[in-house]
Amino acid sequence: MPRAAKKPGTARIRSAAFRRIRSDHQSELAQDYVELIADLIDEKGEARGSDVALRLGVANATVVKTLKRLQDAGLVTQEPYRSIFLTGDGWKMAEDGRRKHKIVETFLLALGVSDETARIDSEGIEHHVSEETLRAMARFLARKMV
Amino acid sequence: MPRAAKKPGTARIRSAAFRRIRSDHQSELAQDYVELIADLIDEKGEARGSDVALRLGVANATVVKTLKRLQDAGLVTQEPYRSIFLTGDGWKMAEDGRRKHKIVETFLLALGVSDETARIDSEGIEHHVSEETLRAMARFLARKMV
DNA sequence: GATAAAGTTTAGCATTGGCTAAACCTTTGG
DNA sequence: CCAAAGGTTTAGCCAATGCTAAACTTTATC
Repeated sequence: MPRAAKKPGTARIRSAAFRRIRSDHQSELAQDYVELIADLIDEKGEARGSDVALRLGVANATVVKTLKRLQDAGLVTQEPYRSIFLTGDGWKMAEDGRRKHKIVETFLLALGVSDETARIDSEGIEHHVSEETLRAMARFLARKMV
Repeated sequence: MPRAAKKPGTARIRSAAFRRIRSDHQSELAQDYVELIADLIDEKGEARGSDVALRLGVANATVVKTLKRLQDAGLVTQEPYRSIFLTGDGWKMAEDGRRKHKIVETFLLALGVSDETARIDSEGIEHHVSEETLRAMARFLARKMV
């Protein structure tokens, strides 16, 4: 089989996208956790590990382990057998997640997607939209509102 | 601290979204691989492990290991030191990925996002859009074209 | 066609994110 | 105020995805 000529440069650029996806995945979980913890605190006054586990659909033990990492990362604080708190950085991350989430979800609804789908898809998409795309979505919403 | 009343039902439904995201992640990598392999075959006539590694921005060894899993999953065939082929299922998956990718990317461009961003974001988003959202995007494009 | 260069695979390790079962605290009822 | 019930954490397992360094093939060169 003939080996086609290399196109250097393209590959490097392309791989950047995949690289970003991989690093996104890293922070994605963290973002989901802090966002959920923030929601729980706002809704019920406190966030307990088991609530997080329930909403995430994951075992308690998994939450414990992950929270330990998030604590090391300086996003949450927690003492054994007590409920979970967010640090300043944790709140910042949660707010950012909520902001993106809201834009994406509202955008999908405006696009004519059902509530259910908007909720589910926005959960997945929120971690993969750049600020530029968010701005474009916001622009679309603003235009539509007029 | 007062324990707020439980709202059963909501949590179960919510967790479905996260569950889907987790299972999406499983197939995401597979989809990226087969899509890339399909592209390489179309572009250069063959797909070699090292090209995949280069484009994905990952070590050769990682690709070898992953391809083994994809082979077990019946998506690709391969012999040592030879290039990679897609099975029928592999092609099907690749085509499906390309289809979604194209819709999302075109949609983002139509939304006024730059080429660069459309390319990068669509790579991340394509795995998280439901068929319903894809239909909505296609509808938007059709409307816009008129 | 032997040997050096280039490319590919194997070996072995680390981290993340899941799980279950067992051990451990807290809370509550009597 | 103590024992049982209930919630939380630890221990120990697994699979996926990444890496580097070493071993092995293939290809190219002379």
